[in-house]
Amino acid sequence: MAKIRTRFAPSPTGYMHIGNLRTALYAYLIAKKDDGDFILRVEDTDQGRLVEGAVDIIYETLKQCDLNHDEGPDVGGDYGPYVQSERMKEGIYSKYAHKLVELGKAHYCFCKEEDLEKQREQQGDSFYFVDPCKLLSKEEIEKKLADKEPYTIRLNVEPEGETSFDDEVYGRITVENKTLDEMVLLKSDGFPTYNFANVIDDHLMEISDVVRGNEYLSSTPKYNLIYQAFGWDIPRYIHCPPVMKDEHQKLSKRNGDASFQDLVAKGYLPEAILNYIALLGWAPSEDREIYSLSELAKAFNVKRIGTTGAIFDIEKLKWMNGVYLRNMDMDKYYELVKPYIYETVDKKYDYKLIANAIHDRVNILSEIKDMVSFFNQIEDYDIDIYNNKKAKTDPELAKVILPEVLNTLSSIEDWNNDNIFMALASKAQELGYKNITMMYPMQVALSGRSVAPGGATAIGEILGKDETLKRISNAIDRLN
RNA sequence: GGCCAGUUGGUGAAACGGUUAACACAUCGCCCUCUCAAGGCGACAUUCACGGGUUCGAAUCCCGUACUGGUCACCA
Repeated sequence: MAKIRTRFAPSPTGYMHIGNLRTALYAYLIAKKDDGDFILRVEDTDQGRLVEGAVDIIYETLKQCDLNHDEGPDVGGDYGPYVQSERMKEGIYSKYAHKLVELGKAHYCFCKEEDLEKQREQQGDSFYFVDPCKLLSKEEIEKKLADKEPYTIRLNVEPEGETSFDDEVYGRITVENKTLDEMVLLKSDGFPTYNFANVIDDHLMEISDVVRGNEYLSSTPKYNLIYQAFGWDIPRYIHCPPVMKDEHQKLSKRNGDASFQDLVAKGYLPEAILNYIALLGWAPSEDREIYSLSELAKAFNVKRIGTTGAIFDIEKLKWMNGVYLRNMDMDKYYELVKPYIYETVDKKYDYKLIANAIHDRVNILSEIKDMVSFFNQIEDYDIDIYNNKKAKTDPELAKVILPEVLNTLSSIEDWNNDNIFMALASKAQELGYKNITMMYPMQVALSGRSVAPGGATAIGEILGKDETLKRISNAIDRLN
């Protein structure tokens, strides 16, 4: 079997959408599963829609995701992406388009855009373009060319018969040729259309598996007509179902939906995002959901790509991101979390202890800020929060408990979590309280919150003896 | 409107003619517990868009209907 070669062929018209990224991921996985090549090709044949910096975003995103391409023009020792506007300078597309005219498989079209629009308006829904230029005589064509009349090159389509192909995901698709229009191959500005450049480059780059969104499903027969006109082999097609925002709409930047960059900025890990979106439209054969990129490549199977749009569920991504955070090597976790902690917390506090306290609680990095802000400073709170059903505490009882806590703690020499806990636990026993009855008021006194990470004693350890005693005395003052 | 495709719980989904219709997220309980989490356990689709058919047997095969999406550009 020939080497598997896939490509990701985005057009640089904005940000990297989750749907795009998933297509890139699938293309990458399909190649890597069989030790194939993954190629990045930027399709910028529409000069009007170019967006500054878009290529960089695509490039950086793939890099962050570790979706590295295997070849491309040399860029300072690194592989850059193939760029169609660069390739166009070599005249590749124009050459092939004209060759098709020579072969009698395409023709010059001198129609003006306004004419087409007028025709379209008049015919409305039933518009079907029949190109008058197809009837032009050789002499007329020669003359128009000599007069430098602007032209496009259109594919010839015979309206008889039907064209079909087998998609790896959707199965056999058949359409009648009369529903296919004679699409433009080369635009009047000399640029190829996306469709045409796509076919030419896929062939030239020996792409074996074309992976793309299912919006191309209905135009694929037209692509095949081009392959056939040249007598080229048709690649395998893998059309992917869309990633949806809700039942009706796809995810898109236009709607202000989160892009990959947005998610990263919110504290989602690239690995988790990749893992999650892999599961949107594809299901592993084993009962498992957490996969590293290389594990995905091993487990991936085109046959298990689904055909229906999958709704992007941020809640599940959140959960999965939390799993990644919890399973991560602790040193890596500490480094990752450190800046988020020190964003609000004074450096005199040990970030590792804080990181431990929030370890099982963080799902996305951006949650950390609020979670730990009380270490630095207690926000204003209502003494009502001393009311706790489980601890059976209320402000009145706290007034009694807190001085006991203060007393117990002040005699601790070696200040650490274990010692604090043991001292308090034995005091609780002595006084006939459950542990929680001592701990909960302490937690409120130290954090000003009914819910705080780590537990009262861990918070105490982090704050240090002085600050702990100070906060408890303050709390007592507040209650009186 | 023509053409192409899709339709399993709130969400992602499994199942490839015979299962109590997996599993995961979310939700709700319970347990654990120094709060919250995390973790453990359990509940959660009499039903697979609907209507016919084929079959001893259908979520799975066939036909029709409905709904949803895609596509019909010198956009990609």
